[in-house]
Amino acid sequence: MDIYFYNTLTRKKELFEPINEKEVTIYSCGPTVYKDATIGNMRTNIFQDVLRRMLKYNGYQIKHVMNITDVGHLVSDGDDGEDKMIKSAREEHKTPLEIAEHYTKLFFDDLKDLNIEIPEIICKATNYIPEMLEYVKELVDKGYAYETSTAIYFDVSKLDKYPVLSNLNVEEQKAGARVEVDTEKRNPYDFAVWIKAPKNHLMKWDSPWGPSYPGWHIECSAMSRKHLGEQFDIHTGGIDLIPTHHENEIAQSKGACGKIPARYWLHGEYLLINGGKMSKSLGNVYLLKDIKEKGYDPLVYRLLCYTCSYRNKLNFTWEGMDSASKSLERLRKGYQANKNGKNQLEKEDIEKLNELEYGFKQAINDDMNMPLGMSFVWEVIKYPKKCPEIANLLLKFDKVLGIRIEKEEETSEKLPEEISNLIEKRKQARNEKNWQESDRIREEIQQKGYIVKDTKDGMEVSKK
RNA sequence: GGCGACAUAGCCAAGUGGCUAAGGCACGAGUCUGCAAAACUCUGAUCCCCGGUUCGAAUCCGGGUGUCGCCUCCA
Repeated sequence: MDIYFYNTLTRKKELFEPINEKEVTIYSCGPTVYKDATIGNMRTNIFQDVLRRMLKYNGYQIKHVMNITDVGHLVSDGDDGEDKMIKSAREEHKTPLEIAEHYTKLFFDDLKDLNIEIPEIICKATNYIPEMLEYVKELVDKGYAYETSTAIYFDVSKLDKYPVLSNLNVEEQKAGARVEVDTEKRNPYDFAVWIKAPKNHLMKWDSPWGPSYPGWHIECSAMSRKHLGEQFDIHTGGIDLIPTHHENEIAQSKGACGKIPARYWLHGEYLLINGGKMSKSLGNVYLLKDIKEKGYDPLVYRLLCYTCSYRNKLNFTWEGMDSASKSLERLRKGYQANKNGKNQLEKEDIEKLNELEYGFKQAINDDMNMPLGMSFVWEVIKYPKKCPEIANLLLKFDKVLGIRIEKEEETSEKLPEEISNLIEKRKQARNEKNWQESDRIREEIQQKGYIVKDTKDGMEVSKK
């Protein structure tokens, strides 16, 4: 079945035609490990994971590279900008390496909680300094980069066309909106590919230009070329990377290799908090930790991300989380009902289910239309007949969804003695049809943090 | 100032020219149940406004209004 992607490069939905028929190559811009990853960052990781899973569902093998930026990402764009890693290190009284290790670990913990598959290749920027230096030398040799007293800059005027991804208006900007600090730069949009280290700079390497360190964009160009070659299939990232990071990656690649590195550029939209931007000053920066502390399964957040397309803004609210939480519960119950179901499927049932399966695949193949995909999942969940075959179909869907649909509710494992005693007492009262006493005990149990439900097979107790 | 996105039932949201405008959550009604919960069934919108194109528009074009984002680091 055909796959379509919305390509930022052409601003159109396009048929996906991989370079290699069997293996799809993907490069994703990973985290800069200088602070906690927010649920906004995680939305992008979820979108990238769905992309992987969808391609696998279609039978492709994946070679997915993700970088870990542990050097070179500056606090600001000016030549006096400080490296984010070093800033955090100073503030937390640690070495940049310790900072990187700490936040890298937390990042992978979050991926695990969200059931996000780890890309085949993870590369840390600091392990690829020689490749980056080689790349910079190529740019200088080919005349695309020049040296100033502070850095090696990429000369955007050497390209046939500079902004190719974004609609930056280079001419307008030249007119003066931006205050240029560095008078040695030839064009306002020139960016540093390599930066000369000031004295006492913590992270620096020897180079033909003395002790220095890489610019932010060069790492992705160097590492993607190393692992995936000069051109690969898909490049992903957050929407904010379009006008800076990705634009400049393309510039570098055109300079060094004469081509745009990826054929399809996919960008995830922002997560909003209560309708506005997530920002420290508003105090609405949420981490996955916050979601867990409120008692939600992290996969509730994953399911919430399926309520709208990755290309649209998603408004995060706790009300939305409650809604998704309820949905996840019902999906899992629906799976269990099928697993234990005893109905026989007739020919027409099988035809109908095949139709739903087809619809699901068509939806996810259409630029990962998860909201539409979920509507087919719900139709399967609510199918009048219940049987293990349907449960298997749901498991198949879950290969893409990644919401652990087979997970059972944590039932009465190890209830405190106090609670089990109350339950015994309640059972007795119920046998005697002493409803007043029964209700009173239910109330008492609830106050102690447990919920009791009476089913046909007896009492069901779960934590509040 | 420049660039861009979005506006569909109480909330979230799919749908980009034509069958009864998907789906989820919430609300309400009902079945079941001692009650409650769960589960199941039923119930709701003509698509921000105005004009145009068309046999036909939520969907295309023009003009409004509103919300938001980017242009500085950001997933």
